[in-house]
Amino acid sequence: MASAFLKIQTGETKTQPLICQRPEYRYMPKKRMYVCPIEAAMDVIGGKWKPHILWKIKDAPLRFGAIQEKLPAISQKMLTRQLRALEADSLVSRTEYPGMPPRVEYALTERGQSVIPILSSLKDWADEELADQINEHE
Amino acid sequence: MASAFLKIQTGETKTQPLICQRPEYRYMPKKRMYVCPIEAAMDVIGGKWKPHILWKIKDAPLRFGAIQEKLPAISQKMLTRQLRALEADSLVSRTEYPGMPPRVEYALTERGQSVIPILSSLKDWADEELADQINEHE
DNA sequence: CTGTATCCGTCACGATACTG
DNA sequence: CAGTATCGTGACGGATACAG
Repeated sequence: MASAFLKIQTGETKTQPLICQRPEYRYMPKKRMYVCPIEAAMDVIGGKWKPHILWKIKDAPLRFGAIQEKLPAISQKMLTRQLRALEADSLVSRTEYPGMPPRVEYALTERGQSVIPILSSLKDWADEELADQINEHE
Repeated sequence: MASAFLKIQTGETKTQPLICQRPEYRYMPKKRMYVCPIEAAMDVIGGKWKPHILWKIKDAPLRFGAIQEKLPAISQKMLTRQLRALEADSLVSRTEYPGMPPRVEYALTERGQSVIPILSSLKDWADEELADQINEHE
């Protein structure tokens, strides 16, 4: 009973159908119900890459490749996976432009826009309180 | 070069001496320099337990056992470790009252107080945007 | 260009037993 | 009461190869 606290839905999800059916979704965590709102928020905007991605596309929509250029350290797999997760949580929208070569643009949704102020305050807090641990120009 | 992005200091820390020498610190991550302030903030207040702990002691100092009572799902080990980490980052203070049985109280520092508004806004955002995924009375 | 598939390592976290 | 020690597991993330 104890360990059911955080990960309520680890196996197959019956009550909560997947928002997106593309294969990459197999790899997505299926935690979708929380007892704590902060935990839910952390899951949606937390992790190693999501804040970066949101931050990069906050001013203008970007194509897959463009995001990757701005985030040199991310692997294709992780970029894809994080974008899918953000899409499933309705923080970013994905627009496919048919043709050859393919073009896909990612943009913040309204909900996505609404997290930017939170990230900003997080950034401000860190700049103020953790200045000694941050080296932005490296 | 790529993977040096996040974990800059994984091995021995030379420039940043550990704040606390107690043995549990062996198990603490030694990431102490960041290129991104949000990442620094996430590291300091993120994770599975830190927001919970901060939230529980935000109104009044609590003893180790009291925190554990309020967080039934956490193991002793994790509570100890997270408290050490928060202490090292100066978000909580640890006050030992000698005697038998031992008593230790944990309280928010000033820096700790300063993260509460951020957690609040995170909570408000989730309550608003992720209401369908949250079941607070369970 | 925008992904998918597969293999693999590391680390956060959990369970349990033990201690001053 | 407030920890420590030890072992185990799975999720997260990285590297590389392949595909429409």
